[in-house]
Amino acid sequence: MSGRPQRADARRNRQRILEAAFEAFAADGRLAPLDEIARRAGVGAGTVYRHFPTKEALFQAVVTDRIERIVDEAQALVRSEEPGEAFYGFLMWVVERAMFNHALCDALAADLRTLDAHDLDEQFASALDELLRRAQAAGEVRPDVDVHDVRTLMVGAMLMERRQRPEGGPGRMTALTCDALRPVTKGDETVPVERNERRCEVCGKPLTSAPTGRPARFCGTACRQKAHRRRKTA
Amino acid sequence: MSGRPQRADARRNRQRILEAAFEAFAADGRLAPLDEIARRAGVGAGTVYRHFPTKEALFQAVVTDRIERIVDEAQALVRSEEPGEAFYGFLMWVVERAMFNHALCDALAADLRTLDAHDLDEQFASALDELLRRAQAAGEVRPDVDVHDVRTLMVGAMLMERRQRPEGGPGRMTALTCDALRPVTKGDETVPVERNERRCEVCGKPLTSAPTGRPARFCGTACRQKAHRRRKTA
Amino acid sequence: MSGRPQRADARRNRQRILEAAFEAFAADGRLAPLDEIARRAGVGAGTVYRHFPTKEALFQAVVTDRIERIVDEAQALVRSEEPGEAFYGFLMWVVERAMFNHALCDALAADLRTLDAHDLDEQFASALDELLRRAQAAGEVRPDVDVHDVRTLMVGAMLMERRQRPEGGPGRMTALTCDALRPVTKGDETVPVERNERRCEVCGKPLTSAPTGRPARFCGTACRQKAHRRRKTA
Amino acid sequence: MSGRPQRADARRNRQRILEAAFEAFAADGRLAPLDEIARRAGVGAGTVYRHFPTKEALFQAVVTDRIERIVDEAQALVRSEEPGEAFYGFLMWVVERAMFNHALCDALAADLRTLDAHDLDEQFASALDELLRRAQAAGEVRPDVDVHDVRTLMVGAMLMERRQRPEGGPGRMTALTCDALRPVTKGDETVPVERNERRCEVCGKPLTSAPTGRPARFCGTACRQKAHRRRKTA
DNA sequence: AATGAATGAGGATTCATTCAT
DNA sequence: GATGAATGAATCCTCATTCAT
Repeated sequence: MSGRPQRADARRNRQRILEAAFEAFAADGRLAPLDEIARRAGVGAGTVYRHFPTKEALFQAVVTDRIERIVDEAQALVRSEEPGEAFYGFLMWVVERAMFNHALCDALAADLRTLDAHDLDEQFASALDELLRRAQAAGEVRPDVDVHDVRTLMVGAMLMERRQRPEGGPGRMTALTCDALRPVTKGDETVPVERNERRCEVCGKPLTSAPTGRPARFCGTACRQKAHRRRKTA
Repeated sequence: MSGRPQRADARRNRQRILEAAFEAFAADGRLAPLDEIARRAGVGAGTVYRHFPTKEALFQAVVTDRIERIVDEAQALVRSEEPGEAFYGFLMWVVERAMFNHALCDALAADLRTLDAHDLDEQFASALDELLRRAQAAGEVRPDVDVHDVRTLMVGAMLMERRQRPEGGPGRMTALTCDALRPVTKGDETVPVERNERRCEVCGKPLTSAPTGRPARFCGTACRQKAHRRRKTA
Repeated sequence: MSGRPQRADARRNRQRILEAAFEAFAADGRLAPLDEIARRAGVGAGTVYRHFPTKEALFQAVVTDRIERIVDEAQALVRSEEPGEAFYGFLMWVVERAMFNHALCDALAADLRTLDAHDLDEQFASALDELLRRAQAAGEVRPDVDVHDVRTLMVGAMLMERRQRPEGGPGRMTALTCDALRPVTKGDETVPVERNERRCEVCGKPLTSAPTGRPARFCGTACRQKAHRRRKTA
Repeated sequence: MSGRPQRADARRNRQRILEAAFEAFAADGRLAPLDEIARRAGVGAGTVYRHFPTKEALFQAVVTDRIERIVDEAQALVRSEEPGEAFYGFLMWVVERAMFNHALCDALAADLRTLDAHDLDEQFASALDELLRRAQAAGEVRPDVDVHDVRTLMVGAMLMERRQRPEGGPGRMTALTCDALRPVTKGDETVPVERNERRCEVCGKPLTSAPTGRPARFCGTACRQKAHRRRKTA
């Protein structure tokens, strides 16, 4: 297989290409022109193609590299003795890595499904799942969320942080997101009631879930009609 | 002033262009080719340029139009007698509008800053602020978030919903996001403690905020060093 | 659908593109660079793409146009009262059209299968078949060839003429090819014996066809061994 | 002089390059990428250039090698006691060699003119000429063809066989081509009339050749006009 | 006013050839 | 001598914008 190049200059070039690509993709995602990456790396376009068969392959190499580090961190934290701290700390750390990195955001948002790195995706999901379960068992995370929810919230937090640019300080949106995951307590007891029960799409009131049939979307006729009227105008 | 065109056929064309552009931009965002929009509208590309000086102007016209409707809704809800319902309902309604609309997501995410519609941005912010304040006054929303936070959370919810595609049912991520906004109660009292106080970026523990100086990022030397080590490896 | 452009300048450009493409493809086949065609036509590359969605489509348009004329000619000749003259005349005429036209050679050689013009292929085959059958019925063409043989011989004649460039006069190789198709006469009778019966691949002697089994390739053991030895050295 | 390389490994490399190039060029002709050849030979691209100054030189080396074997065979057959068998057998053998070899077809088709191997071309022509003359003397080949005709027919046969791919059995087009070369007999006598005398380009009738001046192309005014009309429409 | 044709600057990719290691 | 890395011109195709009709 191709593997890493043997010659020193080639290794150096490969590294410079990866760095240039990292910056370019971080700034502009997949839209970054390959020629520009080559220029920044100080090589010809052909050299980029010697190291990576397509632009997409380069993109994935860059992103996979970062994600591998993230998976490593997650796997290390699984053994933490403070599951809540490990879980929330991990979320914040990941968001910090990704929030100004367009490419990493895209990749994590895509569930890594678009990457050929299927194993990596599973490793990531599996490590995150472990972190989540342990934090839930410790009562630090509400029990009604699963790993998929968490991944999505993580992505959302990144994107929100990115939007936040200068103001508000980094991490504020992530902190808010974490709050959505904390369990509800009443007095000193954890309240088993799920906070994110289905709610009326119009007024947001909790819906009494019917045991059978199609799940309700509205709390009553009034809201259903309101929604219908809105739909026509919007 | 440019104003609206006078002739009936011109007005009709303008309308058809806006509709075609709405669909195209909703599906593909700014990437939708202008020729395709013209084709769908049944006009020539030149006609699009007669009505809108650049593709970007057309894009803005489309999203501005949608956002105007959203502002109208917000302004209407301000007069609601149930502030919490109005606030959360509005959030869910906006997300529902935008979650499958690439263009609208982008526009709302951009804070309308990229739009030339400065007035509109202020109107939107102002109406949302009013909704927020009333809901906070009614104890339905935690007091430590501002309108900017809410806008960002709203955008995050859209993007998360979009990512969620088939599973999980629509609205789940929005519901979780709303949970992040609900006040914390202890017994029957609302707890004044802010949940999203600054937390350690490593372990997530609350930080005792120093009254002056640069805000702390870590809970102590241990975490600061941990962060430093991570930075070098990641 | 696209059809022909309506505006005079567009029609003119389309025509100029087709002419430039005709010349370029005739000279270099599909290898002719599209930019060069555009330059020769005095238009930008984009204009070529306005008229033809891909380079291949342009190629096919050029070639299909020529082949349509050829099919017309064949269909006209089917009604000739001198079947032999019509058949051989057609062959020579086609070869003359194609012999210096790389593109047309390729297209005819490919059996038009590579063209999307499936109908055209059938029309061509069908008209040629009719010409052939009538010439065979008139005793002007040996009875043991079919339309597929004729197409191949036609292609071969083109390619041979192309090779012949200056010397020998145009048409000589085609005339020889036609000779391969003429019936053998003995005295005044047409000899029913097929001339292209299977022959030994080594010495060319006619093979006595065994009534069953796999057809023989050699006239005897000597030739089979000779072939075997050759195979090893070549 | 360049000569052959001296070191054993260099000689071995040269051989492996030639073999890899043979296969690649046979399959794809000159289009085969040089890097691919180097890879198949298990050497670097630079090594190829050490042995052959350009890709074209490598191409010529490969085909020259094959053609040398063909010349050897021809020279051996000149001494055959059955001139007809030798001649036709040689044709078939050459075609069999070349019909699935893109490179060899091209090279033979090019009259070896494009090769720098001028001597080789003359040797080939000379040996083939000898075979032809002997076969003609034995009455096995019509007397009105020369060595140049035969070379061209040989090339045509290759190209036709290539086109024929699965159907018709290998050798059919070659057999037909050979038929074009066989003499015409009337009763038991060979008819001196040349079959491929110049014929009218329109109707295919034999032309009475004028003893002087430019050779006629048509049998009469009618056909000349028909040709003229065709030229305008085609 | 509308049309849709034309433009031409990019952008991804390939490959013969050169040259530092 | 060998290697294989680097080069960069060439090629196909897209699309925002302009402009003749």
